[in-house]
Amino acid sequence: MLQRLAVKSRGKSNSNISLSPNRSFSSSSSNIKHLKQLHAKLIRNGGMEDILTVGKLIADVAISNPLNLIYARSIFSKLTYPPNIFMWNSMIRGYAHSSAPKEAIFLYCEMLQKGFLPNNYTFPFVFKACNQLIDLNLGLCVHGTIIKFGFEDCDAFIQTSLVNFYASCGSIESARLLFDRCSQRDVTSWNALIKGYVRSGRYMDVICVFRVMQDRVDIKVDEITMLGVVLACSQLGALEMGRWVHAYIDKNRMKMSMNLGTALVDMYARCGSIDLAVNLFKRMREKDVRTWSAMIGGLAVHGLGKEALSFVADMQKDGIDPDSVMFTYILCACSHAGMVTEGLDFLDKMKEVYNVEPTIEHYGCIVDLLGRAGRLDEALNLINRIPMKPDVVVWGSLLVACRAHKNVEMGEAVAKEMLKLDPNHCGAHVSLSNVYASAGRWSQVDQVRNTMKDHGIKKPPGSSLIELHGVVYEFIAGDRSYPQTAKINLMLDEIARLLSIEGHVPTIKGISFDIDEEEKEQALSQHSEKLAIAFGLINTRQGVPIRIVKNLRVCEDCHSAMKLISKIFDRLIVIRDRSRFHHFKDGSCSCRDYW
DNA sequence: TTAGGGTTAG
Repeated sequence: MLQRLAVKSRGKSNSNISLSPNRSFSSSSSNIKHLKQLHAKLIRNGGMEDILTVGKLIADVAISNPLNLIYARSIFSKLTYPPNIFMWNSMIRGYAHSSAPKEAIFLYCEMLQKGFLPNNYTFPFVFKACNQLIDLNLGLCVHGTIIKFGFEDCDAFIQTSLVNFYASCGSIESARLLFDRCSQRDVTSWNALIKGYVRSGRYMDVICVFRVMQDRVDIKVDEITMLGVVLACSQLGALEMGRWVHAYIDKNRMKMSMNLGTALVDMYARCGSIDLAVNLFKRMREKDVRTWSAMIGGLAVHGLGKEALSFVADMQKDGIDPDSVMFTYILCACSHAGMVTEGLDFLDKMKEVYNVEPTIEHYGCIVDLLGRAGRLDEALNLINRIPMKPDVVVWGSLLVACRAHKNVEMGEAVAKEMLKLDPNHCGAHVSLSNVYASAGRWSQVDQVRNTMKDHGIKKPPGSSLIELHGVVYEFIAGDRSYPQTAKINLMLDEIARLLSIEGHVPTIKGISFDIDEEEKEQALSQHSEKLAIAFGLINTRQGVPIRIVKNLRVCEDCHSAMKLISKIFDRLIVIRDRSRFHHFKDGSCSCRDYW
């Protein structure tokens, strides 16, 4: 009956409304108007007694728009007969997708309390809510109910929901266990597993899972699989693998959606090949603010500030205005390129022209911008003036600037501010110790080190990734379990010899510990990027660029050494560190020693 | 006798 009414009404009003579950909700305001008319007719015609029709009405109202949930709830609670499971599920589903996912859980509990039995449709909706709430204990209880009602082994949707739930909560081992136990796995189950590995930062595992998927004749990878794989490549900085994945997408004639294109642009930029990123970006026909952001953010971290701003102008010509995230990239572009005036100008225009309220992240970029330019007092003034409580990140930007511009007093004060906010902040402890070390105040260095020891605060080890023939190798500072140990050590000696001929003196002041000079030099030569560059030089042909991804900022000594290595060995060396890219060529770096 | 799981930034 409802279907008939809908068709009739569509003819009359010429609106794009149907009661099909997969309809578009773009016209939700006219949609709800139409549903209300149907409701009125049902009341007038006695149709409210028809449980199937009313069920469809509740479902359609509940999923039309979260704002209509109150209306759906009122129909649901005023029924003159007990709701059926379809109605319960529809209400749970509506709340699970809304900004009040807890309501979905309350309804689910109420349903059980009143003696209604869930069915296989109920649980995916309940897990949707659990995912939103990121509540592991709650999910565990629901999982218990699934076992109790005997649904765990019989439904692919429930199994995927479970994998996805544990993956979303960061319990990747549980997700993997459940995935392995799934009786039915389709591409969505595999994608849930991939998402879990992405969520846990286990990017190598993403690539492994993808390789297994490729060998399975019963699984056809899709766009969502590729989004996870491309993201993994970009995090690993694995350009060769990323290019192969791009070719795979083309070869298999997979649809190059805007999302996938954006992910590839981002991947090329993050893998250090800004040229390939620009090339693909220019070939993309459809672009949204995220696509532009990937491109502009990429240019920013490569230090190409002028080019980034030129793309911003092009974007605006295309009718897209910068949003809040884009402004962080714009300010970051200005910061990395030393464009202080332009950056400050954008901060002013953000609110006045574009109506985007500056957030703590934007102010953090400005502190960085001023700090890098050596305008430390202005940066400090800004922190004291911003309309929100400065966080450790904002103070951290100033601390880095204090170190770079050798302002010991301010550095000490800033590190102390950070430790007030987060007494266990490792970076603040290390920086404070470095500040004291650079001033030769060893007793205070010891004091900081003892505090760190007492509180169990450890500096995360430096780690560098390098890709060779499609395989990613990881080097960790001081870890001697890397491949080709003997060869690498020989190469490190050779590098040290050639560097010293070129007049390189190791910059040992970055090391805070009160150890003798020789040991300091030894510690520097064991930095992860040094191990990776030695590995790269041994295993690649003359002239091939070497790309390295580092988890921390590159230190001063490694930076000056890399410049000379690029000259001595005539190689382009591209290093992505925690804050930007460094392209070392012919003895200089693209960051112009400004990082 | 209706519907369900995997996709978006700093």
